[in-house]
Amino acid sequence: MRRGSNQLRLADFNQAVVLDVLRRAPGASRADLRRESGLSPQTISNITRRLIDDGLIRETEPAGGVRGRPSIPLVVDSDGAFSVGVHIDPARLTTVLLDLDGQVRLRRQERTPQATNPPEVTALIAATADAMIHEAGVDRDRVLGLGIAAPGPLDVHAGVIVDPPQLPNWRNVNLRADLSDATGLPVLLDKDVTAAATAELRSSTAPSNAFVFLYLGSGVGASVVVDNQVLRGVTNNIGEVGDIIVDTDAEQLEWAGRRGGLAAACVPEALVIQAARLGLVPLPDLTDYVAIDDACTAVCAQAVAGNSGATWILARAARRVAVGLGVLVNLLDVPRVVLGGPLWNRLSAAFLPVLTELVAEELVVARPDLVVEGSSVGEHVAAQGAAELVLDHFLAPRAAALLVGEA
Amino acid sequence: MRRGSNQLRLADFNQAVVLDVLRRAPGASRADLRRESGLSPQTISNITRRLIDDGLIRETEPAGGVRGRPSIPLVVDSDGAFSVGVHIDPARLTTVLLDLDGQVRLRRQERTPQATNPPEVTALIAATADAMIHEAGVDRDRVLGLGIAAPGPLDVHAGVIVDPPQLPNWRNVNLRADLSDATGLPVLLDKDVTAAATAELRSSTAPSNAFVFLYLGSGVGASVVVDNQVLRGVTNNIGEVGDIIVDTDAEQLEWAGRRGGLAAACVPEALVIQAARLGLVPLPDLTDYVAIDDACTAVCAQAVAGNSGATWILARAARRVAVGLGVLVNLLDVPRVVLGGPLWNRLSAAFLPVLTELVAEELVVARPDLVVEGSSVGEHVAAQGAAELVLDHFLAPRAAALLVGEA
DNA sequence: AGGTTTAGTCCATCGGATGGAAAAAAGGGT
DNA sequence: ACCCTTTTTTCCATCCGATGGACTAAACCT
Repeated sequence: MRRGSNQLRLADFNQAVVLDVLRRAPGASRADLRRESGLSPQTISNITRRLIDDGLIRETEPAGGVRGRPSIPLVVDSDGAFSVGVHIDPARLTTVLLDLDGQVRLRRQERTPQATNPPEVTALIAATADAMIHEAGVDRDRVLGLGIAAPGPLDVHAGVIVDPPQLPNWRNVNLRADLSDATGLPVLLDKDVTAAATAELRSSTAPSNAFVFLYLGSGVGASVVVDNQVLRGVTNNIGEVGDIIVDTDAEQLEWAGRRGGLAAACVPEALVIQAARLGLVPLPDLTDYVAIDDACTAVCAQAVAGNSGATWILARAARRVAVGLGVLVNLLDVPRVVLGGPLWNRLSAAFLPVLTELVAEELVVARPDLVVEGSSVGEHVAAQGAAELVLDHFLAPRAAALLVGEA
Repeated sequence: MRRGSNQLRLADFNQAVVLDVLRRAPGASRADLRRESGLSPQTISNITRRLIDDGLIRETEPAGGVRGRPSIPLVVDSDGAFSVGVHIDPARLTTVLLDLDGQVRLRRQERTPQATNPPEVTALIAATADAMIHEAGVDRDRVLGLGIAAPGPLDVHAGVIVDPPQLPNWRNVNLRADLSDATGLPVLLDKDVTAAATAELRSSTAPSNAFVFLYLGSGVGASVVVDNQVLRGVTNNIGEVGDIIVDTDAEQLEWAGRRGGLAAACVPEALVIQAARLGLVPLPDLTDYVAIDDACTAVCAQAVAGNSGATWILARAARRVAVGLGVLVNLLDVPRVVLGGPLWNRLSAAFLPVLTELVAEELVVARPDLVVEGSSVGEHVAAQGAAELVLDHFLAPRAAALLVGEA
């Protein structure tokens, strides 16, 4: 259903554009905004006045040194708006408080309670969010909302976690309603990979506005950014890449995943099973994701320490992941691949030095500009992304926001 | 680079929205347009007056029968604009003349001259386009442009065919400049799969605005439609899916493609090699794509006639294609898969009855609404899509058109 | 001090969307 | 036959946001 647009939307959109430019380029002057946005000086003048009145941006001290009247640098008022982002990973629960400037004000991480009921975790999340808002001394009216990043499948429209394979107790949990009741904040639920890509898109200074984000956590997922937009798919469940075949000669693991699939190549569960076969670590309880995570940490540490078995496992994993990334780059025609997620900083030492070349070998269309890199955000990328999603939802220019009609 | 918008763009955009609605729903009244677009009656009145003055739409006879003033049905004036679409396939050269209503006025298909020089083919295309415009008695001023669908890799920005593996002589051919000089028309070059998806998007009445299009021709490619937009990728070379592994136990073919890859599973070359191994057809000259195409036609005919070897080959191909489609659906989260291209109507008898179920078995997230279907456009889908791309380029509402700034 | 350069604002205007009133064109009811 | 209702479409005045041009402001340069 294509809908038209009108002037009121236009004004909001342009205001969002200006704020967005300023979030990406702090200290830009009105003249810079004019150049960047293509709007007239007068329009910029009006919009910045409104934004200053709303407390979302402020002027800073002019710096001289150049001919002409010195420009007045504008910056996002970091106290202008906040959001809380939560990442529910089977092994770790991460919460961040983000300000409008994109800075993480506070961060907390704890182990995800295993084998408990969702209500307990919901209550824990709500309490944590409240405590962080209070601890940071933030005006509650300035908190735009609570973002939740969770593994799929989700029903984002309804705000429900449907049936994540790695969170066995979480079936049809109405997270949005529960958390909204508990905190009084608007709640946004989205997939972990979508959130991660959003955080990466925001914080990266790379010129490319298109990339594939490979999320490595207790599971593996991908998301796609094209033209500064994070693709979501029709039901917001984009990125199920675990079943992509990456090794035709892979061994069968005692594991539910597909033989030779990407998940079997790089998920902690699979890596730990492979390591246990070589006797590197004892096989942990495969229903305890914290135990799996710890065992995986041990294997990665062995590789760093020079253990040949562990090194071999990770080198093979890198080759397999490269095949999967090749599929994505070939299909989606993007020049950049970003890897991140809770598992990434344990794998990056083994992966990063070799991955660019391995992926390049997979490409059908040669791509000398190909970049494969680690996330610039870090381990808490999904939680930060969940918070970014909230800010973006209220503040970012979306073409859809230009169209008149429904909610 | 995010840019703002202004009122002039707004007017153009709304005009495009109205025309677009009318192209999808012929006979809609001004009141219908108001409901569909969300714009005010007055705005619709103004826009429709402009469109009528421009000869792009016209009023038809009101039909009574309901209370109230009868609405005046508006239809796209099929003589209001035209475009020519050309599909360069290694085996077939297809040209269509499309009117604004989306109807194919004329269509021609010939075998692609093998082992000739691009200048000859360019001259042939220009002559064909001219002849068709003349034959149809179309006012040349109403021809918006010439669209070319070609296999990748392309440099769409420059209008250059870079180095298609199946068109050995076509390296760095500046198709846009050559054809623009020869015909005096604006020329739009785009990838065959992108064009095909565009045609499908336009002609399909299905409610879903998101699907994956699997293009089966002399090669295999995919394109993705999300939210009524055809994804293009950063360099317009989206959809290289031939190397996706779809069978871990596939045999090695005497062929350049990847063992077990999607191309090896369903491309005419690979099918013919498989059939020749079983003695079903003599192995043709593998540099002559017309010969390969004919041999492939023979194999498909044998399957229809009940030959068990040919049937087995196509059934295996269907299973392999389903694995590839599963990868795409899992990754992109779309509820619909459309198959088309020059090869499709030879394969559909073997593929369609089984493909939906085979793909469903591949999905990580169950999707009861999954639809796998053949293109509603037919064999000339890429040529028609190339023509549609021209119409869309000049007439369709694109969010990007709302933004001020560069060309 | 005056010229130059760049930044930002004031004012009048323009273009486009809109709400309300009105006109138009039918059917339904008495 | 007449009036009322319903629905479509247009006219008019108005509103709102963007814009161009003139103007002010504040630096550096010579």
